Parts: sequence; C-alpha cells; structure tokens
Amino acid sequence: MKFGVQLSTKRKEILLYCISMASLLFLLKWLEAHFIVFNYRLDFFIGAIAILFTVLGIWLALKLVKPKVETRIIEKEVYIDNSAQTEINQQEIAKLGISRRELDVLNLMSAGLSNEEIAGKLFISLNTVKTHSSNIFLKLDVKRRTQAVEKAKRLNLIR
Amino acid sequence: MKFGVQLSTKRKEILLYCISMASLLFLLKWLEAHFIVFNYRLDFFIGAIAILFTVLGIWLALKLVKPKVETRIIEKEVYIDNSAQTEINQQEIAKLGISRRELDVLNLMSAGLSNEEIAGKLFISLNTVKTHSSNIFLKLDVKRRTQAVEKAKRLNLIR
DNA sequence: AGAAAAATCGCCCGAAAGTATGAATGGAAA
DNA sequence: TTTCCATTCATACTTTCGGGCGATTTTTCT
Repeated sequence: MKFGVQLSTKRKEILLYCISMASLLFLLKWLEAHFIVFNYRLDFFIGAIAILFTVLGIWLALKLVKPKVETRIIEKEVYIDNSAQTEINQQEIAKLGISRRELDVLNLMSAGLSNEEIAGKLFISLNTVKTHSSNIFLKLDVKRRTQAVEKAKRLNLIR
Repeated sequence: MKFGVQLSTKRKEILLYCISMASLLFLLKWLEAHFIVFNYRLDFFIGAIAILFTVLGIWLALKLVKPKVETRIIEKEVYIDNSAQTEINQQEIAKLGISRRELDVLNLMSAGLSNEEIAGKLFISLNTVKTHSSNIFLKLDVKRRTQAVEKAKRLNLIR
C-alpha cells in the first residue's frame, strides 16, 4: 500500500480520471483510424465528443465537488408555556463526549423514529445510524433506545 | 416546494448554456473549414475539444449545482398543555380507550424497561406484555414503543 | 505533514420487539 | 343469563435492535 509518496484520496481520484480520459482519447483515435466514417462525418464526430466530454466534465465536477451538507435539528415549540424552559445542557453533552452527529441521531430517536428512518432523514446508511446509536448507549450507559431517550431528556441533553 | 420557485430561473440558465454550447460548436466548425491544420492534426484538435468541453462541463456543473452548503432543518413540535405542567389527561385516556393495564405497561415502557422487565414487574408473561403493547400502539396509532412514549407524554397520558 | 477524532459503512448474529391469530377466564353490563 | 370486554397466555413468524468486530474516509488539530 505504501510506495514512497502516498497520494491523497482526491489526488488519486484526479489521477484516475486523467487516466480514463487518456484511454478514452486513445480509443477515439483508434476508432478514427479504423472507421472512415469520421472523415466525412467529422462534425457529428466532434459533436459526439463534445457532448461526451461535457457529460464527463459534469460528472467529474459532481464527483469532486461534494456538497457540504449541514444537518441541523431545530426544535420548533408550538406551545405557550410560561414555566421553566429547559435549557439544553451543553456542559453535560461535552462531558459525556457526545458528538454532533450522535446528538442528531439522539434527537430523531427521541421523536420515535426507527434507525432506518433516521438513516433516511440524515442521508446516511443504516449501519452508520447503528454505530452512532451504539456509541450513544455506551456514553449514556444505557442498554436500549428508550432508556437513552429517557436519560437524555432527564439530563436535558435534548428537549 | 423549494425548487418550484427557482425553476424558471434555472431553465433560463440551462437555455443560455445550451445556446453558448451551440455557438461554440458553430465556431469550431468554422475554424475547421478555415484552417487546414485540423485535417492532419486531427488528434490534437479532438484532444483540444475534449479538454475544452470537459472544462465546460465542469464549469456548467459548478454553476448549476450551487447549493454547496445545504442546511436541513428538522422541526420537532412540542405541545404542552396550557394548564398545570403535569396533569394527567384522564379524558384523553378514556377517549383513546386505553385500559388500566395498558397504562401500567405504558408507564414502565416510558421508563425505558424492556418487555421482559415489564413482565417481571407486573407479574405477567412476556406474551401478555406484547399483547398490551400491541394494543397500545394501535390505540395511539404509532408503530414503535419510542413513538408511543413520545406521544403519550405529549398527550399527558403519562408523566 | 502527521496524529487524533469524528463520521461513514459493512457483515454477522443473537436478542428484542412487533404482528397475526386464536383462545381461556372472569367480571360487569345489558 | 347472555353478552361484552379486559386480561391473560400461547405459538409462529417477521422485523428491528443492538453488540462485536473491522474498515476507510473525512475533518480537525497540532
């Protein structure tokens, strides 16, 4: 795996694309040598290439420029409650070492969503949700999601 | 509903790009007609086009796919009775037809107990607990125990 | 550039939860 | 008395959870 210079992932991807593009060009040249069609249908040929590489470029850009998705859970209160408004205990969250993503999962968990639904909402896989929830249970020292929700509410980690 | 508003703008943009691409193709054809260079340097020509349109594609994609940072807002509604903070809503319980025993199960459920633990506490069998909880889910119109607990608390069926 | 933390995903497997269906019992109401 | 219903339990089956691995990738910090 290690060979002198270790390429970063992004660099490797770019290299891969360059190689594939080069081989594509090679293929085109081969086609050009074997089919006279392109000689008198040059404009179609060029058009095809243009479209092909435009699509390639789009695909490349979409691949490389990964949109940064920020998931934020905002609790919208629809109640008029003048009594004590429970503040979320940030210190406790930090103390327990609960990460951002884990908190996301915890919130959706408390809303009664299944792991699969949580995965859908957060655009991550079911396995990832399971990993997060397992870590939550460890950090909260509980065994089940119902206990986790109960404790999290009790500690004001969530609303 | 978010994208519906922007559709017309986006469509105009796409149209613009199509037009510019078409004119670019036209330009290329004109060049091809006026410079013999391309006839025997066809591979360079094609390579240039490939690169050009790859860049175009990348640029196009970058232009069109602009939401780099997407903030997803998940709203969670919290209802709280305007009356006293923790007044158990007997009317609601009656209206939903939740029986005494089901309420017992529901309470233990909200404490985070498993079905087996509930069975132990109430001195009934696991199957009975399952029956009760299934009935609870039916009456509360939910699918999971976490949802049941959430809804029951929201409706003040339990504390 | 390199280490550490966080986030992502996968597989396997057993446990728990939930569904469907049927049935016995005992108390309360018609 | 008969009917209704809450409660109890069972069996069989499907789905979901959760633990226990390991792994890669991304982000963050130094």
